[in-house]
Amino acid sequence: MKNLTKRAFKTELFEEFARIGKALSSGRRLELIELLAQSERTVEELAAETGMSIANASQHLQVLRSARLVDVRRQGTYAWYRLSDEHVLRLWLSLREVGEMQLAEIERIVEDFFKDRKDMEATTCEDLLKHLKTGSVVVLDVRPEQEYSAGHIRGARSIPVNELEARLKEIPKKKTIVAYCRGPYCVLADEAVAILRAKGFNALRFKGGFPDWKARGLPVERAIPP
Amino acid sequence: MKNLTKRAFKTELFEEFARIGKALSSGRRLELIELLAQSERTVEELAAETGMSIANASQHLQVLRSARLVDVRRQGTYAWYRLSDEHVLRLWLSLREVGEMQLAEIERIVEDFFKDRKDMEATTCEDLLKHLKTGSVVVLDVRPEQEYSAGHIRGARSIPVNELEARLKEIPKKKTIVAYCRGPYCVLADEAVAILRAKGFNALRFKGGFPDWKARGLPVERAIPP
DNA sequence: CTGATATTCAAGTATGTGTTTGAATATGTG
DNA sequence: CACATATTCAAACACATACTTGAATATCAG
Repeated sequence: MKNLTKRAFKTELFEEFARIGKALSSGRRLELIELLAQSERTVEELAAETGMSIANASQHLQVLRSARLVDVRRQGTYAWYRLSDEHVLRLWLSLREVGEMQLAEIERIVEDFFKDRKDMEATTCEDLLKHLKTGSVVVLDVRPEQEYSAGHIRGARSIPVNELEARLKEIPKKKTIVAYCRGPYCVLADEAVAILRAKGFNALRFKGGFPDWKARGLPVERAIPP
Repeated sequence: MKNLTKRAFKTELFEEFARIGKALSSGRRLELIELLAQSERTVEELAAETGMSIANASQHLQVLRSARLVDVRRQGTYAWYRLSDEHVLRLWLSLREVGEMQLAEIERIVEDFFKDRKDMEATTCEDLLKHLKTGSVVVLDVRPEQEYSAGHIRGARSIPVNELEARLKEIPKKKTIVAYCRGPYCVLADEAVAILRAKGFNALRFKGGFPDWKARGLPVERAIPP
């Protein structure tokens, strides 16, 4: 009898944990998590950025919500979704790391898509932190401004990549420029570096993204309090 | 066209990561991971410990294997399964942490089962490390010996809980005894502490288990090299 | 109140997953 | 070689999940 209840306990307990696994078992939902790791967003925005129908995005968000990975805040007719806890970001980064380490397919897919990245040097967290301290580089956040406002690397300037060409004069020609965006699978920083180099700047891409930086407990800043 | 391939890239990439999520989406598979976090095991052992049929356990192990979360080593007619990387352990601990933080149901299930735990003090990693350094406690690994051999807290002694009553004379009466087992959902250390206290020892349970200790990079030892 | 908008709900269909059962492999033993 | 054992495979079933469509809510502006 004790064994029976022990089995029931374990089954029930692990089935609960599996709710989180189930929430992570869809590529679409992982994409939503990756976006929400940048800043909170409405259903409409999330649907548009992931190419899903709104009803489908809403449904996926509710799966995430029932696993308590995301929270909603309602304002007027909008529902603003966000990750419910910083542990959720760590969980996603941890999953991403396992994927990068173990699944050869991921490396192949990424290399296929970013054909030019191989010969584009990138900076690590440690490097960047060191350079930031000495003030020897300019760090550029090239994500949309909303995401910058929601949180960015301390000391970084916001120039969204689509405004970059028009705002080149704000950038000092003599310093090294380090551009960052959402993370390793985001093209924004690559585009920014390409533009900057074409104009004669000495530009580098930061390997990670803002969420990676934040999850390591490195210094961040935000325009609007949470 | 660029947008189309960008969408295809993201869909494909996140679908790959979702393979790992899918592997984590079953309570049964999480239970297998929890067991494999202790030491490598055969299909038979895993099936017996989780109460699954052998065919079913084998099938779940193959799901884990195709997501590269576990590896097999074949020896004779036995297949020894183990976690394929230390990152997998971290991923599981990260998922566990999110569950414990976010899912109220988990707390309820655990409290229901461990009714007596409330009034049983437990030691944290930090405490235990401090005590280990000063030698003021005896640390007891009460898991089956095989798991102890595969790796244990440095300085711990192995006395499997089912041998404990017979081996009480090996334990100094005057020191505090800290017992640990597989983790917070394992009963072995609770049982050991109950036995020890009944015999007049001053005994405590360590809150985590060996995997938690190891994942924090704290000092470990192993009898048999990997 | 009416109309517009953002989101959610509900139903339906196609597809995928978990488990059991019994057979098939593959390795080691006498 | 024949046999025992550990594991895997294949088929069949019940059940769950993803996506689409169209309707239902809910909030705000006029």
